[in-house]
Amino acid sequence: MALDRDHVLRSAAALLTRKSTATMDEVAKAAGISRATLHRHFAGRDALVRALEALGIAECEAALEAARLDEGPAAEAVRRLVRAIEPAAGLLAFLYTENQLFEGDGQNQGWTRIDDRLTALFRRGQESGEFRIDLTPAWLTEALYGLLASGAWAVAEGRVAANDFTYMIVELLLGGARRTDTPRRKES
Amino acid sequence: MALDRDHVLRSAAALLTRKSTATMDEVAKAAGISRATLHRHFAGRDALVRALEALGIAECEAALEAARLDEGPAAEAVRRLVRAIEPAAGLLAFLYTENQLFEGDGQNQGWTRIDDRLTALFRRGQESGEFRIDLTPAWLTEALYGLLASGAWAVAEGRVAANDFTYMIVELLLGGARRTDTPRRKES
DNA sequence: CCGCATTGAGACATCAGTGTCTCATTCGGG
DNA sequence: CCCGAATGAGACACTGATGTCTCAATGCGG
Repeated sequence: MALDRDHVLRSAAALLTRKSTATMDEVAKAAGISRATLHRHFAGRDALVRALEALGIAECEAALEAARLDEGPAAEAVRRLVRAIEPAAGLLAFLYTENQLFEGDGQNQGWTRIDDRLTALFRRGQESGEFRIDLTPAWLTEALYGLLASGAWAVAEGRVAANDFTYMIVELLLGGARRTDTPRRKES
Repeated sequence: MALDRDHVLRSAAALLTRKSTATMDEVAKAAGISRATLHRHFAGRDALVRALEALGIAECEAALEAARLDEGPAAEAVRRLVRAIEPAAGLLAFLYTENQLFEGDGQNQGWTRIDDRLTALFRRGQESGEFRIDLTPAWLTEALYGLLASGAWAVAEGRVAANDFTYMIVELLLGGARRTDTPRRKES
């Protein structure tokens, strides 16, 4: 039952990542169950989306833990973070755009906690002198979300190779497009 | 009439930018006309969205023209471009996410043209030695879209000051978060 | 083998949004 | 001033999705 629920949740995530307007029928079919059973797990579409949000938050926090944001150079922590969060990027992209709809009304405070930890990471990088100080931590956090979503879509549509996902995002976020005097090492 | 249509289109853009699921009623009300009149201008919701897409494409191409992408350093061209496209960023964000739904089926070829010109700009920067070559032009183009959308939302929700929009996007896209040995000039 | 629980299939009512229509009103140019 | 075009208000039918319900079939443990 609990396992079932998790399986349903994950296939729903996979489907809605691709087609964010998918029907309850489609979600049920994707999970290999009937619509009736789907309704037995999740009271309705809202409940499903909220469960997906909880899943996304949980995966984010797991990635935050796995990346050990406090250890070592902030840049390396960012790289570990993106690598850890990559499998959830599609779900994140879905939730990121979905959240643009719930304008104003109380957003899940789980996101706030995650935002805080990301912001703290970027601030740590600034205070250690690794990161420039003219880009606010809030903006860097927002940009990270945006790049994760763009990356997930670009990969989904074949415009970027799946293998390059982490590298492309991390390098752009940290190093930007401009070529610097001291070339950076290419690390896959 | 033609003026009317344009006014309707622009208020629809402004509304849908904020609430992408707004009803035809709401769109009509936002434009200060009745739903009947709205239907006289646009056959249906699809037609409205397609018209908005055309508007977005037109504004993008106008910005591409205004930015004179072929002139001067590619980095400066990017800066001019973002500055020129800033007013349309909200509409772009709407269309960008909207397009994730039209999965596969023929997307407007206007976007292809715009993509090509952006890609060409980044490639020019690479060939002139300004930009690094390990980030593909296709990814830089995608990332630009993502950052424009993130920026528009961040500004809309007050997480980033509207004045910083262009600077934040351009600096992150070109320079990244990492601090370089030779500090860059801050240009507002 | 039996009984209980879960499931799938489908019927059903409901609801929101849409698209079409009518009709009275308003507005502007001739 | 008057006529025609455009508009607003609203009624209407239709569609698609949703949520609820029933019932038969399946399956599993005792």
